[in-house]
Amino acid sequence: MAVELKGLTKRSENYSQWYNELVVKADLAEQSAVRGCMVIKPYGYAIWEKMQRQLDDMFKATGHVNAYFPLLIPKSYLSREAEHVEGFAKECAVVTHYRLKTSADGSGVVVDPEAKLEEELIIRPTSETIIWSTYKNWINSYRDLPILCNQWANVMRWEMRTRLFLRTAEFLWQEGHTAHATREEAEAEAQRMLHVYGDFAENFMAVPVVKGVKSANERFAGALDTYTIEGLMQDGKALQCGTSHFLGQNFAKAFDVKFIDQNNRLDYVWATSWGVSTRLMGALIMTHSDDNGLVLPPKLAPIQVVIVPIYKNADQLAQINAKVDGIVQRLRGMGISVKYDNADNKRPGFKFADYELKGVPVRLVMGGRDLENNTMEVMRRDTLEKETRSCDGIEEYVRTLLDEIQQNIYRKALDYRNAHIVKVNTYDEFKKQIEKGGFVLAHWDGTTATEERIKEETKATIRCVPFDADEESLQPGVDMITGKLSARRVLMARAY
RNA sequence: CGGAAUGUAGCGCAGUUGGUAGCGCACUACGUUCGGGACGUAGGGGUCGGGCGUUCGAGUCGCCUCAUUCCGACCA
Repeated sequence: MAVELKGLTKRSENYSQWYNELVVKADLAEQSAVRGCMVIKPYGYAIWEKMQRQLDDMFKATGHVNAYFPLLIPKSYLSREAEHVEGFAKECAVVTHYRLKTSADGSGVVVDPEAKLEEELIIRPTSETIIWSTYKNWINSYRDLPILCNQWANVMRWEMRTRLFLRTAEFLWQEGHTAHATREEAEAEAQRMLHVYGDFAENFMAVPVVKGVKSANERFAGALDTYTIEGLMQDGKALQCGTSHFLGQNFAKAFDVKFIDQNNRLDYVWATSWGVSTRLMGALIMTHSDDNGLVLPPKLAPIQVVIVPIYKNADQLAQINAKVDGIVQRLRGMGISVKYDNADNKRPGFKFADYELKGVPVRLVMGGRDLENNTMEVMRRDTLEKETRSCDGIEEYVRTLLDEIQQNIYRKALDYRNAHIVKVNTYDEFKKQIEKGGFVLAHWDGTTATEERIKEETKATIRCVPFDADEESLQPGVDMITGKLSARRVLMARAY
């Protein structure tokens, strides 16, 4: 039985249901009429925009520039790289015609059979193929390299089952596509961008992540190596938050992109690609939210401070308005985004609950009592603690409080994550631990066969081979199933 | 594509052995309220997913069909 708690179904009953309800009630997104697609509502989009801006700054700071490539990809492009087509073919939407006409009985429109395309067009599931067919024209010599492009775009993957933000048929993302003269430079680029993602997740989203490299089985279709950041959600499932791929010369060979190096030798170009998507919104929601709703990190909250007046009459409201106005101006002067909600069609209690649901980090309240005492009530969303403080210097206090909240929710998420990483040595232990959720560090013999068996029997997958590991995890051991030699422990979990 | 379920007001749902459709929220107006999701009064809103059949009569029974959701399968 579902328990209603402050308008939300209690988390413990069914996490998925709770998550969906939260996304809808907090006004972030909703299911659209088109199967598997999502409407991102203004409030949800405002958060995404803040993420975008921050990421974009970080890309620019690492020397990247933005560009835009077409939505539609000729079908033949997709089949150039064998593994790539294998990986994406099953989930592509295809454009076959370019015209509609009025139906014979006049009741609507039908596809005009006369307007069949010579070659079908694929709605991009990712842009490697169209971009590498373009890079071919841009590159002749080592002097044209590196190319460090990023694009903000939508892509479409016809998923069988979707979930708001986590897996939707159409989603928004950025995809970086770089071209390099040497293998070393491309590998370094792929790693560098993964660390940019890690930095963003931890310092802006306040989501702790494990950085590492994917197993062959979990690799991007067409890549030589896939690096990943893996987060742990509050229900104990892992979420892949972003990936960066070292593509080797695969795409250069498939699209015949060669350059002349400094020694006048012809060689194929080295490539990387990397992306994060609106799935990050899901990570944000599932990492910090509590039973009152969303908890947003101050650095990404569209509204960082909300001020609610409590008044008995118009006269009192006017006094509060006058008093609050200066505070609003000073906070904004500090670069803090403030909403003063003195709308009189909602009662204060409703506003409190609503802004908590939406994850606003700090709430200030001024009522009749405060007006007399020159005070305000300060509530912090992360701990829900309230205190009454003098209005004098409250702006400075709020600024430090926002920083403190940013750190606190990261620390809380990190403690949770660390408390849910365990080492196991036997398959029995492993099965038990996986049932409980969380990350498991175990020995693996490195074969895809063993990996597949684990997946089949426990639904757990190898999330990554972590870059950073403690001494014990780096010791060799034996595979928990086959008993074969294992160089080190790898990170496993059930995942979204 | 397999297994299960559900389609009734914007949303969530009830609707008895077949008798002509209702509740909560939301919405509109007015009033009283306002320090943790207010209350009263009045009001508006429906081809009961669609089609065919049984019947004097179908939201209810039968058949067909469409759609959605959940569980699997699929999924950097």
